[in-house]
Amino acid sequence: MRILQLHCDNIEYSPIKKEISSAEDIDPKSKRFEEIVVVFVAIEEGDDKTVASNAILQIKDSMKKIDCQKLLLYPYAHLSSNLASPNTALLVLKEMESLASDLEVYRAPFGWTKSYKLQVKGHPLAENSKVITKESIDDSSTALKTESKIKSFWHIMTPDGKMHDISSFNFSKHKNLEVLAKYESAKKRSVDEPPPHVRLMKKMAIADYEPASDSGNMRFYPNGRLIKSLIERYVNEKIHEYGGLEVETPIMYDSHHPSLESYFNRFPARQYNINSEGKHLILRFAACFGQFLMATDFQLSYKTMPLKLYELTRYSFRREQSGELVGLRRLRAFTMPDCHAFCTDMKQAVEEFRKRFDLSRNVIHGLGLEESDYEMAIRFTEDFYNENKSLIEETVKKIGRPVLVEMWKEKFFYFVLKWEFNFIDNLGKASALSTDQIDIENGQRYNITFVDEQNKPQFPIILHNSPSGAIERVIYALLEKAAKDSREGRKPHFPLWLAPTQIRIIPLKPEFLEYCEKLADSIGNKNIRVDIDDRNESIGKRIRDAETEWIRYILVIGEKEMSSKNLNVRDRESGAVNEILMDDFILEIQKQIEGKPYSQLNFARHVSQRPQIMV
RNA sequence: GCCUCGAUAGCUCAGCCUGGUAGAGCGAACGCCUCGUAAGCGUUAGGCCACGGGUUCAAACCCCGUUCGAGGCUCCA
Repeated sequence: MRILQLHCDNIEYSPIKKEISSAEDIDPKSKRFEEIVVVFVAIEEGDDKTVASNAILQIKDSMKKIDCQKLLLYPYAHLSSNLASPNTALLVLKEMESLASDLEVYRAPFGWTKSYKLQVKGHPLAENSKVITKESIDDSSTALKTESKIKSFWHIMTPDGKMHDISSFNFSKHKNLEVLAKYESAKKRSVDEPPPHVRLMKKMAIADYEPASDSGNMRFYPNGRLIKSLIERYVNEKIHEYGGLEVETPIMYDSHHPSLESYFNRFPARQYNINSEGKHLILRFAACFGQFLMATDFQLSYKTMPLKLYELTRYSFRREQSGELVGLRRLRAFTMPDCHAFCTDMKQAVEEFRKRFDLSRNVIHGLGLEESDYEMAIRFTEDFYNENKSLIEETVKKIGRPVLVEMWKEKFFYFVLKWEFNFIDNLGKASALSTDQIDIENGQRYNITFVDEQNKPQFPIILHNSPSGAIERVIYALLEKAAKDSREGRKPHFPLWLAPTQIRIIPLKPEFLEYCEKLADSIGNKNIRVDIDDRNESIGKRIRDAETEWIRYILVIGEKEMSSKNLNVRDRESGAVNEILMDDFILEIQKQIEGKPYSQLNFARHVSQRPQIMV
C-alpha cells in the first residue's frame, strides 16, 4: 500500500463518472471538508487487513502529532503501478475506514473519476508519503507501537546524584550535552556540506562508497583495513582481558525459528532478507541471537556464572532507510563487538555492570577519544531507578559531569537499564559508541537456564555490552575529531598506534638509499611501521607529502646523518627538527604505543612502489 | 522511504543561466634537475560530460525517468 498524507486547510471533490464497472454506487454529490488530513491511498497486490491496520496505526500516529481529528480516505490508484484488484482494494479501504472509527473519518467514493481541489497547509509535517507492506507489520512490531505510547521523562543528572529539569538546566559549561539533550527536538540546521569525515575517509585512502554494492556497504583501502584491523584487535584483547570468551556465530538466521520470531518482532528496523530453498533468512543485526542460541545449549550452573560470550561481528546488517546513511557514521553493514554476560541475579548483574562500564571507558580512551569527545546518556525504568538508585548515582559520579537521563514509566524494551557514550560531531550530530544494557527478558525468551544452589533451573539476567560501538563508527569519530583539530588550527592526526606509517625516511639522494634500508630494517624490527620515500622528488615535496599523510616522524638522511650517531627527527606535532639518539627515539615511540596491537606496514615499504589511491 | 540539491579527466572543480570543436590545477607517464625540512622545470597521455529516454538541424548545457551521493524530514533497538 502506498499512501500520500496531506494536512489540508480544505478539500473539495466531485465524482464525475464511474471509471470501472465495480465502482461503488453512490450519489455523485460534491463534498467539501475543512481542517482535515487527506490520505490518498493506493491498495497494492497482496495488501490485506493487517496492512490496513498498520496503515491506520501510522496515520493515527502522525495525526496525533499535528493534533488533527478529521480524516478523509481518498482512493488514488496513481500512486502505484502494482494495484490490487478493485474488489480487494475496496475491502481493504473499508477496513481502514472502520479501524479509524474513533476519529471523524470520511471516505471518497471508490472507482470514480473525480475532480478535486485542495489547499495544503505549509508546515513541515503537513506532507508525508509512506509505503506500507505486510513486512513492515513485522518490522514495526511491538517495539514501535509501544514506543509511541510510552511515556518517558527527560532529565539531567549531575555527579552529586541530583536530577535537574532539562529546560532549566544551565548548559553553558556543557555545550555538547546540550546538543545531545536537545537532539530530538533540535530544529533544522542548514548544513550544505557533507560531514568532514566523508572527505577525510577518501582523502586519507581509508574507505569509500562501493556503488556496486548496496548503499551503506563500504570498501576499505589498505590504510583503512590496517586501522580497522588494529582497532578490532585492540577491542578483542581488552575483552579477552575482561574475561569474554570469543565465539563465532552465523550471520543469517531463519526468521521462523520459534525463539527468534518473537525477538525480531521486538525490533523496528528493517533487515536484509534472503530467500533460499523455501527458507526465509534474515541477516543478523547484532550478535545477540547467535550467542543466546549457543548459551541455550550450554549446561550452566550458578558456579560458572557470570558467563561472558563475545563476538566481533563482521558484519552486522541493518537495512537503515537510505536517507539515514552517512559515510562511516551510519551503515548498513558494520563491524560491532558484542559481549553478553549471563548473570545469576540482579546483584551479580550490577557487579558485572560496573566492570563493563569501566572497561568501556577504558577502551574509548585507549582508542584516542577523550572525555570531552563524548556525552553520556543513561536510560532506565522508574522501578529500576527506585530499587537501584545508588548504582545509577555511582555511575554518574564516575563520569564526573552531568549526563542525560531518560526515565520510563514502564518497561517497553527488553531492558530495564541502558547507557551509552555519544560522540558529538562537527555538525552537531550525536552517535552512540559504547553501550551496555541490563536485559531481563531474553533469558526466558531463549530458554537459557542455569541451575541454582537448590538445583532449580533459573533464567539469567543478560547484559549486552559493546565497549567501543561499531568499529567503523570509531573511525568516523577519530576522523571527525581530526577535522575539528584542523578547523581549530591544530594539526589533524591519528593516535600513533593507528597511523598507517609511523616514521618516514627520506633519502636526500639515491646514493643514500641503501643506508636508509638498513635504518628501516632496524626500526622495523622494533615493531614500528616505517617506510621510505624513494621517489625522485624534491626534498620539500616529499616532506609536504608526508605532512599531508599525517605522518608523525620524518627522518631526512644525508651525508650529515650517515656520519653521525644521532638521527635528525622532524616531529610533525611541533614542526621542529631535533637531533636525537636512535635508542632514545625508539623508546619515545614505544612509550606512546605501549599496550596497543601492532601490524606491519600494509603498503610497499617504498613509496615509489605504491598505487595512487586518492590525491 | 519522502522533500530539496548535486554528479564533467584518477582527484578537486570551471563551463550549463544564454544549446554550435571539452577546460584548469593536482595526480599519472616520459625527460631534465640531484636537491637540507610543506609544492623544482618541461613534454605527453587521459573525457560516450553518471545512465536511459525526449525536445532540437544541433544537447555537457533545456525537459522526463533511473542510479549513486549530500542536506532536511522520518528513523537511529
